[in-house]
Amino acid sequence: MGIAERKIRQKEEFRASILEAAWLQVLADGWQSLSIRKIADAIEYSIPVIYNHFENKEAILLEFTKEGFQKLADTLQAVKDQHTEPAVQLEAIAYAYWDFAFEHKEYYQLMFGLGIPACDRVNQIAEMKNMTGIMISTIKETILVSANKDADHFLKYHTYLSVLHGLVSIQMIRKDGPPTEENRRVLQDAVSGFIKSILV
Amino acid sequence: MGIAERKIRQKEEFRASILEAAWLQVLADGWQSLSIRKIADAIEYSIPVIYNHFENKEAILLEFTKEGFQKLADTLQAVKDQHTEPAVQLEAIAYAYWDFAFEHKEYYQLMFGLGIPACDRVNQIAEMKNMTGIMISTIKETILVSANKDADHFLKYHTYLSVLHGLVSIQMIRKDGPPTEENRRVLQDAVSGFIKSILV
DNA sequence: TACTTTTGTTAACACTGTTAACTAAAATGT
DNA sequence: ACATTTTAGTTAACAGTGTTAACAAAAGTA
Repeated sequence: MGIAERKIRQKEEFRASILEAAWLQVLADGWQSLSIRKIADAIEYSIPVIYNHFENKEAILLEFTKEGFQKLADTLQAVKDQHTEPAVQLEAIAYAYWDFAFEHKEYYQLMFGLGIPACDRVNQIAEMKNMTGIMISTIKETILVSANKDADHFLKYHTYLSVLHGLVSIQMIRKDGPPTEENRRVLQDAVSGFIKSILV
Repeated sequence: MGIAERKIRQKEEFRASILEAAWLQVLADGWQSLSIRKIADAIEYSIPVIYNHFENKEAILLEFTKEGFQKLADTLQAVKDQHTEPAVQLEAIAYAYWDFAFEHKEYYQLMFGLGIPACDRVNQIAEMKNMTGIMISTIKETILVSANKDADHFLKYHTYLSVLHGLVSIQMIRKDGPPTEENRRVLQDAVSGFIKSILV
């Protein structure tokens, strides 16, 4: 009964070729512009065959999301294993996480559902400067009353905004409803830690 | 020559009605499913009239993005004005930012290009647990060698991941190319601050 | 009233995801 | 080896999407 095995193997190969073609598309033009038709075109088959292997387009993207998380987990584990002291591991993991995100940008954006408003678009929203202006000035003023008055206010502002945005978006990804009391404690923890790090 | 003025006024009203119809759509089904046709349908005009007032769909979304940033700026300014001490202002702004994000979820998602992988989708990615597992265990171990051993490891993990994700996504929004040395300093600043907050 | 400009419409183009209906090939049972 | 069933792959369509060219109707101007 080698026929059945060959069929399974062929099906597996077919599935892999779909994923490969899809990934080339993602690398070329980003996952936003991935289309079933382009995949079908690349593998030189008609469109509906793809639906024999994946329920829908979402399932293909989900596959990459899984792949991405697995790759990231492997990377972090490897980095962790290079150190013994927990605090050092924590630091190394953080840097590895950062590096992974930019080395595998497409994976990362897919994993966390980042639409990414084009950089020129963002920079041309004058209204954004109204917000950042308030934050930066407050950071500056805080540094002025702090212990180390020569802290880099732009660096601190960037950290501040990043922390806030990270908290919000992770929270939004995690649950659909309104944030709980526990979520707010995470916010308090992060914010108080950040402010303390300025005031020293 | 009141005619020209009336025309301008009518044009402005028309524009506003487009935005209103669009916003109702966004509120109802999220900005992902906003369509020109639905807007045209809502205002009971044909499709191309919309293109007399907005260059394309992107321009409509950009309008809301601007609105969102302005609303947020106003909110933050108002909150800031309620306090005098900079550190307190910084804290209040952070909470106001958080509240704004969830009170105006649609604005926030638009402003920062959040695609938001559906919460059930995310929770069913087993591979994600491989990653979070590594982080959580390392956090636990770090707490064990820290000064206050009764810290909430889940809270700290949540903070840790949020900080990292925030740093990455703000960086990705800001620039298209690879991160610079300065970006890495922001990362270092945030990470070292976080680890210090665990070790006390 | 005749002419010009503005306003809005219809119809189409070029895409997208998805699926029903059908054909050709391969595997199976007799 | 032949008939039958199962599988693989096709074409063609449906229901959407953003966008635009060509045209008709209304409004303003001379």
